Amino acid sequence: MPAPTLRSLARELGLSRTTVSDALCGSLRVKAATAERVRAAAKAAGYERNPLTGAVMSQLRRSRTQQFRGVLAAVELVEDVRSEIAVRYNAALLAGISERASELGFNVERFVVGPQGVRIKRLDTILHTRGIQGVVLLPASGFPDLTALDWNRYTAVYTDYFIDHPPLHCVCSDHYRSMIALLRDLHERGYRRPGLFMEIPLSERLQYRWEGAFLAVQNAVPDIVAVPTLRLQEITRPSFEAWFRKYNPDVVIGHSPEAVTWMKSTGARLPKTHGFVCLNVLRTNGNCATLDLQTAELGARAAELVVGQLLHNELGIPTQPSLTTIPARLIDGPTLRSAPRQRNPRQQSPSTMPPTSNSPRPLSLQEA
Amino acid sequence: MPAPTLRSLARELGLSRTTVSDALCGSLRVKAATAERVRAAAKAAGYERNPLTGAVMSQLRRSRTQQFRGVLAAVELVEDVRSEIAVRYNAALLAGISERASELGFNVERFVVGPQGVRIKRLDTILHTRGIQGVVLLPASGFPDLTALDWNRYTAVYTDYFIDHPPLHCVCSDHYRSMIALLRDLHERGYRRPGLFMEIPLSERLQYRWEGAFLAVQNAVPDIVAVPTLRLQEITRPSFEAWFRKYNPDVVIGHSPEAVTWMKSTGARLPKTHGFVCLNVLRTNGNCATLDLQTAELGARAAELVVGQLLHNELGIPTQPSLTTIPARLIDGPTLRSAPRQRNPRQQSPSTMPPTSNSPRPLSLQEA
DNA sequence: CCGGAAAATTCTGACAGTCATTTTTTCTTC
DNA sequence: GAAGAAAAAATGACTGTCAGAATTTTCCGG
Repeated sequence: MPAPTLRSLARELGLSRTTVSDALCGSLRVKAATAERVRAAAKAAGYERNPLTGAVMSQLRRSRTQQFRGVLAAVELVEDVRSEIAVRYNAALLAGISERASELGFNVERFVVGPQGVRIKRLDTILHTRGIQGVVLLPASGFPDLTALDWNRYTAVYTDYFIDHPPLHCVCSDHYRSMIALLRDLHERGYRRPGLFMEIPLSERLQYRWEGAFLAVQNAVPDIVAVPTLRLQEITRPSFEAWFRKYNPDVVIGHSPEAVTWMKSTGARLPKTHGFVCLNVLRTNGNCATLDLQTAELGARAAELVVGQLLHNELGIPTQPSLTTIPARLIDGPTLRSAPRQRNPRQQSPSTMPPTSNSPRPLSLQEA
Repeated sequence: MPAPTLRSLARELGLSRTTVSDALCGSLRVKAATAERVRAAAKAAGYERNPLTGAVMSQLRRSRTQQFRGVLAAVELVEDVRSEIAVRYNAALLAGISERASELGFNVERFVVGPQGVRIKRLDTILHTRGIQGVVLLPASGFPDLTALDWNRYTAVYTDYFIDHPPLHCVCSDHYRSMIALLRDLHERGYRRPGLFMEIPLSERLQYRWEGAFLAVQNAVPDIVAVPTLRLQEITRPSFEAWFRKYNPDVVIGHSPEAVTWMKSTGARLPKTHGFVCLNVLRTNGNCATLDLQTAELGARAAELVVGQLLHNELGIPTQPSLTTIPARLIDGPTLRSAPRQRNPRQQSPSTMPPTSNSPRPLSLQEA
């Protein structure tokens, strides 16, 4: 006996193939009793849907007919006044989301939740009535709580390190790896006393990823001199200058570009005697070396993730939330000296610094 | 204008869809002149055959009864003898890949590249002739180089931290976040002198992620006493015991479960006086607390990623490689004492340890 | 109880590439 | 020029899905 198909099952039941398909997929278009009857018959006949054909057909049908598949909600939670940086960051993210979503056939609409916008409960209603199922949550200050939404109706991605209420897939820049790569680059340029300054609240928010990578490299690479990190609730000029004078790092890494001025005021001359790298391009004005956190690409990945899940009809909270990251890109600037000329590009820093992603030197152990 | 299809092309040429299909596949049933005409028209119209649909149809037509499926290649690069742990790790990964792939309509076939298997060039041929387009690369020792494959034909994911030859999307356990969460858990259980031992080659391979997180927490949390990490090319009993005696950590974290014996031999009584956590469940025999790296889930995510790209007909090397991670899960065991009873579960460790993913305490700053 | 609108439910058609089978065309030979 | 063979091209059936159309049922005022 040949394996039962959707059509043979439909014939047997006196229904159309579509009704059977819908019933098995749990579509609400089918009467509950019919759906039950179909499911029973399918089970009895040992019917198994072919997932690959299903996926192919779904794609096919969609790409052929509709040019516009739906709307994604970009949700911003604004509790109080936000910094200009945060506003610019979210705007860049939104641009990336919109562009990729558009390529995938989705429009993006922005919703603001909080005192200046709607309440969460109201958002739930709006999304529901508009039939919006895909949601991209933009970074919010603090740990946002969105458990009030009826998550069975949505599939969502959070564009920041993590969210626990509820635990969703996240997309974020890879601060850890970016710091490792940055330190390697600085090492190649000859810097040996890198110094990091960081505001504690920001550091905690990122689970110390900048610091963790920095400390690990200080600890692991013999010819790097360990300058203590300047950690404060808020970085001020006097505290920075005291730290800078005391430890004299040859390159300073941190978020505030004002540090360039402060360094100069203590006699440093950039890039001749000292270097500086800002950790976020959005804080700079193109006048210093900095990291591009690839915001638009992050938005694009987030859009892809949401759309991917939508197309597979996967709603609700994921069983195992994942974190997708993209490394930052170093933008060179007048606050860094360039790497010394090298006879053989592979040998200029004789492997005191272990390889990062740009190095082909093989490492040793297997994952363990 | 919609994308050209086999049928639209056939109409345009005044031929049947089969003839066009045969012509494009180089079948000898078609007259040479006709085939040439078809190829020219296809090129002019920008026709692109959908290979996945082709595979579905082919198998469908061939075997009426069988449930047909696509095929993913799970490629293992084995250069020399591998540790038993590595073998078990890859096997677990493969199981996760196979299960999820099966749900998505794909079978998984394992290929071994290296002295004990085929050469890379040969793999390229095999995959091509078999029509396999989806590839999951299992973790290889060192930095594998697979640039010899013709990547325009495949879409692939690497199941380890990163690969640069070529740069592919990666799926991996989140060692950094797992360590942060582990330390938080240990803190809640009252441990204040955590100590870490680690073999340098492994640490470098993971870009110091275990160490980085460990150092960051030591550095940031005031009431944690900073025990220096034991870093050696290879951890030996004498070196461990010397380190353990000297610094007396109240909980030890590392990869070798033998450390439990070593600790006991210096007079420690677990879990009464000291604790131990192994960093990889595959190294244990269920007799100590350990981290489950969620290998099967990692495999599942990898399979999802590859299949997703296959369905979208996205072949080749991604423009922006991403890293997808999943946090490990702590498996409790007889080498750890439990958290003290608490009147109010929210207050037992008065916020000296900043929140990780299990804590709702809000943090402060916006992404910056 | 009827007309008619609205809602609920089900059905239809088209979609893609393949291949065994069938039909049409061309060629060969007597 | 007809029979037969060979070459070339066409047909039909196959999978599951989705938008939209068709059908049935429900509801409500008069």
